[in-house]
Amino acid sequence: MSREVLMAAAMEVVDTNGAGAFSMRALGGFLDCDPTAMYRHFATKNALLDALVDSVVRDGVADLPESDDPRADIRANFRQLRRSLLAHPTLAPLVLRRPPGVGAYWERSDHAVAQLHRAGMDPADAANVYQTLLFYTLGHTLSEARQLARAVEKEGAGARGGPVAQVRPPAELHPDLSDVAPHLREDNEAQFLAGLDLILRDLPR
Amino acid sequence: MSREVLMAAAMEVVDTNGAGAFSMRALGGFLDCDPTAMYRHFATKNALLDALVDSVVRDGVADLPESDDPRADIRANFRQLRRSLLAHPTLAPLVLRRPPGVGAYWERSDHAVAQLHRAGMDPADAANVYQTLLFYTLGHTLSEARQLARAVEKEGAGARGGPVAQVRPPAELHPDLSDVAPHLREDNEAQFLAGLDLILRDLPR
DNA sequence: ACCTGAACACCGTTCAAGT
DNA sequence: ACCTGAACACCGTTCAAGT
Repeated sequence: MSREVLMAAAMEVVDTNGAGAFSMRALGGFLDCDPTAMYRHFATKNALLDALVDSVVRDGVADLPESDDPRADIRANFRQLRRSLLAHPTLAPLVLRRPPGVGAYWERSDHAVAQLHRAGMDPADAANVYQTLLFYTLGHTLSEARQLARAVEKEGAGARGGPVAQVRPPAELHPDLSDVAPHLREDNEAQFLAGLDLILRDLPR
Repeated sequence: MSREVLMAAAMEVVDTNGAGAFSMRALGGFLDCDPTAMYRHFATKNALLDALVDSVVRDGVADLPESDDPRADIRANFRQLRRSLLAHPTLAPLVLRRPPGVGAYWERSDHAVAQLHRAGMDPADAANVYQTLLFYTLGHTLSEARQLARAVEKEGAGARGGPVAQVRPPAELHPDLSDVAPHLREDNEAQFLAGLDLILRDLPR
């Protein structure tokens, strides 16, 4: 049994039953082998999960565009990170286990920073814009993933979650929030992109 | 045994041993009572953890300033959310279990949105700026908390973590990222505030 | 009315034993 | 060289039994 088929099987178990229900015993059952056989390839269950997370973070980086529009290329980068994470909603929160400076982020980070540079931004500003984009994307996407994950765990794989930032406070107590609530978009992707554009608002050129 | 002392004890166990080591049996041992006694007050271990998380999210909202500088007040709001979460680094990632529209966020959200309104921003823009600030803060703070938590689990309570976005890629492979890496601040709070200011950059007035 | 603790159905991981 | 499976030290939660 190769490391690759083991990871593929683990991802399948995670996606169908949820990361919470993933266990070495469950994986052993899925692969018809002893639960302890996996320790040949991964020192620990967490090491296996880290490898799965890294593969998701790296997913699709080879296809990132380098057009003549740096802003569009950056948008594509983070939009695709969001989509890769949402493809595995119960696994997504585990990205926090991987520091954002780890190898799995390098290509993606280099692409984003290169576009900021190309748009004429100096390194200090580029660093700030980059970190803001990254952490905003993680915060938004992980919040969305948790809601999706709840739906998956209840209704099984392929369920749809609701809007990520829906707020229904009592209007008497929280008037300002109530005014704004209707503008928190139903469409999570549109809301997400609006935040990216806000951060990229005055990108040079 | 009241619900309050139970939560206080649970928080103490979480902070000293890490949320990963928290269990009903550990809490029972700490309180010198049967591990199943807690089920009188909380239906489930997760319900107990959710209550802890809500108390952290609500922490300090009563003290949020309303000065004559809306931008400073908003900064104070999210800076304080960051600090409350970092005070319990191993618990912090569990905020993702609470949708950001839940009651624990209401006062805090209302305060932030009120300041945006006060600064002359229309509701649609305020909604976008608010959600961007919130998810950026969550992403940045949870990433930082994870590193702190790793240090706590290794060295015990009170340990210090390193910079949240430290990146050391091989310069030949990732030249742009390497240019920018030195500008990713050592000081996590300064880096965090720089991102807030970026998002709030052209707040009216 | 409240607490107890045995019991059930699980965990991750180790390691001696097999092939 | 690789897999197996018994065993260890844990889990969350339920429920009959105690007080």
